[in-house]
Amino acid sequence: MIPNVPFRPAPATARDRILEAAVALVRSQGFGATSVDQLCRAAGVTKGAFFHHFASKEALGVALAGYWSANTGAFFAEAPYHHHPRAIDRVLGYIDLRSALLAGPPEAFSCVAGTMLQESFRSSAAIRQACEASIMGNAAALEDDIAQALTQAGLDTADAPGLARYIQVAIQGAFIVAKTQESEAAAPLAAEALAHLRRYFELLFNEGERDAG
Amino acid sequence: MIPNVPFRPAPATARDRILEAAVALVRSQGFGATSVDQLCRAAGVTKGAFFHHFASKEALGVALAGYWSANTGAFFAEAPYHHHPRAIDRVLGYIDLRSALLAGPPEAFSCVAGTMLQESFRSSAAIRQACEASIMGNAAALEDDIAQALTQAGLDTADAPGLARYIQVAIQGAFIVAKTQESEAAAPLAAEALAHLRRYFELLFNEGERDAG
DNA sequence: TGACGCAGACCGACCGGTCGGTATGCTGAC
DNA sequence: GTCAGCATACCGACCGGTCGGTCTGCGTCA
Repeated sequence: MIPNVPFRPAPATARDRILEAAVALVRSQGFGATSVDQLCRAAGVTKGAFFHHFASKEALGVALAGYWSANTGAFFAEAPYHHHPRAIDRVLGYIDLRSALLAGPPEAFSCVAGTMLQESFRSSAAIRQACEASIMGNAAALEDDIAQALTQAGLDTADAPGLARYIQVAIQGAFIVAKTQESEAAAPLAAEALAHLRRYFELLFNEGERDAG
Repeated sequence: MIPNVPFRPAPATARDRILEAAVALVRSQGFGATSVDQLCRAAGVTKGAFFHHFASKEALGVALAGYWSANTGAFFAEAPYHHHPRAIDRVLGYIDLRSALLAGPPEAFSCVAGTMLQESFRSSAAIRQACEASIMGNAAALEDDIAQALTQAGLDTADAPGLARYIQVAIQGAFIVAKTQESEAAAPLAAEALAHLRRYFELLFNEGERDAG
């Protein structure tokens, strides 16, 4: 989900270095399997520093979801697909951007929030809510464009939130299925899924235009 | 994924009791967060018994994926949707059955293989492969019906494996997004996603019939 | 200008407890 | 007798978290 942005600045503070290390480690091992000591080693920080910034490992998890949300949110907010004049093109542009980000092994493109959710949804309400905010925030950012596209296609706009959520469903599912593969084969498998997702939107909106004349 | 089958026999041997306990615990906590001691307690078995049947925790993970695969595979193989005369109805019947199984909290309907995959795909090749076999086995079971439906609709059959995988993608994604919610709201959110998946297949195959005359 | 006081950032040894895993012994069926 | 199927006691490593203390930078006031 976090792209290979060339100029993402090197994290300066210890807190940011910990969070950045957590992104990488949680993506490849999961939250539970990542120990605080491991996190400190990867961030080049002592255990004292860790617990100075985070009250507990769970608190780090909550902060990590927020950090992730803020980073990805900013990235997608600035992306050029917003400049398409037609709403449906903005929606398809989002899907295409997500496809373009699929490269390398799963830990390079998978979602931190989805990963944490999988193992923490029952054991930690705080982490679950933070991950919900991240995923549903991504969905919410698409709602306006989808609603406009539905209107322009003459379709019922009521389902815009559901369609936005379905995009996130397909993305999260693509990550999981990609993880069944060795590194090289993973990204294409995820891309295949997003191609079907794109086709769904094409069919849905062509259908609408046809019905509406 | 494992349904609430009324007459699933109570597991008799210690090995089966461990596997059955593992299904429940891994679903609600993940594989890494589930300890061997916890597993033994839940199964009413001692640690000696556990390591008598499984060489390591990782070996249990591999066996669990196989157990899961065999159970769910048998369930879907016997399901009545296979009796639909039209291939596309069998495909839609599968999706409807998956929707019907969505009830209760996420740990009651989510997928053991998908959950294990999320945290173990990098740390254990054996577990990854076992989970791949489970998920791709589910997909493979749909390929013939999808290929037949594509032929009957006059569409290119080349994409049948990809469509079968996409069904699994949507299901796995639905489980993750469902986990963002408190218990009661989880299942409807997953069902919403499968409704969109169904609509995709409807659109795809109506479109094909229209093009083919 | 400088020295004092303080606060936040950070250090790393250490704690109790839990982890996956092992060694060994018992028990009943064949 | 032997061997699968367990039980129990135990191991060392590692876990999340604590704690007393150090270092650095900054506002303040003489």
